[in-house]
Amino acid sequence: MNIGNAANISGLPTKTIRYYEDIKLVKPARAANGYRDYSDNDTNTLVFLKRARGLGFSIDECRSLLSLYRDTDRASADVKTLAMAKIVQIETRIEELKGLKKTLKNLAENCHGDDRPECPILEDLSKMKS
Amino acid sequence: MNIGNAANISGLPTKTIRYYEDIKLVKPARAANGYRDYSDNDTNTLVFLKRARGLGFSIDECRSLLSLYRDTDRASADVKTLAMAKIVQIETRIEELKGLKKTLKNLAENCHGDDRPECPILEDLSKMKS
DNA sequence: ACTAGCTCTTCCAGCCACTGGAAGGTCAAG
DNA sequence: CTTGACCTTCCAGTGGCTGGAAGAGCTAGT
Repeated sequence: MNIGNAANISGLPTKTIRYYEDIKLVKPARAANGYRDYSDNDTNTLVFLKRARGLGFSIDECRSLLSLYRDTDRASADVKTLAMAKIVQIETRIEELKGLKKTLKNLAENCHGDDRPECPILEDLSKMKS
Repeated sequence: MNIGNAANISGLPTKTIRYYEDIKLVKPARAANGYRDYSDNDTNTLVFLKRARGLGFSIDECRSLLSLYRDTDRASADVKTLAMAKIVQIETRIEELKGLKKTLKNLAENCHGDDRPECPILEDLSKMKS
């Protein structure tokens, strides 16, 4: 199967797929004409990567997940550990964003938002506290 | 004022401050010895940038904010517009992250997390839906 | 057989927002 | 007069792609 096909199936752009080969996440065979030839196994890997990246796992985390995926002797606990850590990361990020939103909202609410130049948002941004 | 001093005041690393000069966000004078010389105005700009970046504004957005900041004829509405847009962005991102967290949590909850290899997280990751 | 237009190949460069490090100049204290 | 902190420039790397150029191969229609 050619790269375009693998791209359709996985939903990843060809550029990304070649990049994943570059960084050794997928190792497709080559046809006689030099074209990459993706096996079902390869496309499974690509689908896996697409999903895992979409869930916010970094490339390095994907590498770990992939090796766990391929290792039939792995413990499911190992995978769970990774997933739970990622959940914590996501929660942290959500809290951070909530804080930012709150701050921005406060600022925006105190800004009359008209033609006058006075603007508490800008005033606040140029102050050092926090 | 030397760059180290400006770094202390603004809380930005010297590397970042030099980078900000590179991309023309700050334009400090130079002393006779070639050292950068930051005026109060410059350090204000740095503090401003530190805050705005911390609030999630991109460099380009910071550029807009800075020009609004410097333009005493600006309308506060312009700044408010930027702030509100950023709030929407943040909200969108929070919702995305919540979705991810939910998915991951579902997966993790169905994973027994022991020594056995069966793992619904990996099984799901290799499936194409969604 | 020829041609148009698509897909494939490699390679190099750029994105964002820094960050690290090398190699060297300058300055203040002891 | 040396040590060591600070400053300078420049080049390279981070993550995770993405774009584009130049060229080869493949497919469909005439």
